[in-house]
Amino acid sequence: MPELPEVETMRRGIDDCIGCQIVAVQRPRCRLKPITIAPTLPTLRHRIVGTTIVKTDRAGKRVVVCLDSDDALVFEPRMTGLVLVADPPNTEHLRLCIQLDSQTKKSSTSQLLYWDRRGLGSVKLFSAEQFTQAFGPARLGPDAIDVTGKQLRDRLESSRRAIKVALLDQAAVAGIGNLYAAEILCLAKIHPQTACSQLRPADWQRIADATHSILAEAIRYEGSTLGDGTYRNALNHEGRYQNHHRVYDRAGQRCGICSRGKVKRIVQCQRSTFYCPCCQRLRR
DNA sequence: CATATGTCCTGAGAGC
DNA sequence: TGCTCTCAGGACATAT
Repeated sequence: MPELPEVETMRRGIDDCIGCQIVAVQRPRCRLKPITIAPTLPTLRHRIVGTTIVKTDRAGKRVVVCLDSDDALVFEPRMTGLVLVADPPNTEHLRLCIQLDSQTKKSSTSQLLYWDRRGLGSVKLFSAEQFTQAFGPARLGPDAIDVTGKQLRDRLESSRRAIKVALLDQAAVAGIGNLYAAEILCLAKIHPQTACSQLRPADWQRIADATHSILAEAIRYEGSTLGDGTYRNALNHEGRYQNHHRVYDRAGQRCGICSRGKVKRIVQCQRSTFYCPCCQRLRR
């Protein structure tokens, strides 16, 4: 489930790799179905071994490693992927090992790993041109971390979708997933089933404000490690934001904001939505 | 065109 | 105990 805060935490955690040269790439043998690696492993190896990492970045929910060849290595964790510089949770689900030359820079880091329990994620190499194509404004909306109320309104106000569903649309706004959509709408005091077309300008502003507030707070706590314990930062440490959720995964418990309402769970687009019936009233 | 549904994948947990 | 079934939800393909 890594969303913006988890992916941003992983990105920051691999910043020590900047300045390091890639010396080898290996795919550990694995009884599981292999993850998507593109282009093929030999081609990937040929194109990145010998290059140096010059920058890390984030494209929505993807970790981007920029190389001095102008190619970008993009890690897409989807549900259970992790980008690590420390030992992984286990070796069974280790999917790709990138060996770094730690002598190129004084740093303890000597490897960059991709680990993925369910294997829905991928590691892909993009040329600068391909990268622009794949993650340009047509594919990815403004980053949620600094999206404005006006941007949200312009992109979504004519939509008939429920606001919770619309916030998951990465072309509208990038980085929000199921967990943070629930937390954002709770803080903004908007019912998740409200149609976008029914929201007023002040509502869009409140959603933008709540988005900045929730995401900044979640990054401060290094993301949310849920019950399955999968998510870890780049050093294989758990996030702590799960202890501060107001509604997510808290059905039947008291709302973290008003502490009067009991959190309800509903289903929208086959995904769980959590909200407080007291804070988040449906307007008609 | 916008919106909705199906698909991929693994492991945990429920139920019998 | 050990089997089968359901569920979790990222992004994308396909259907309505």
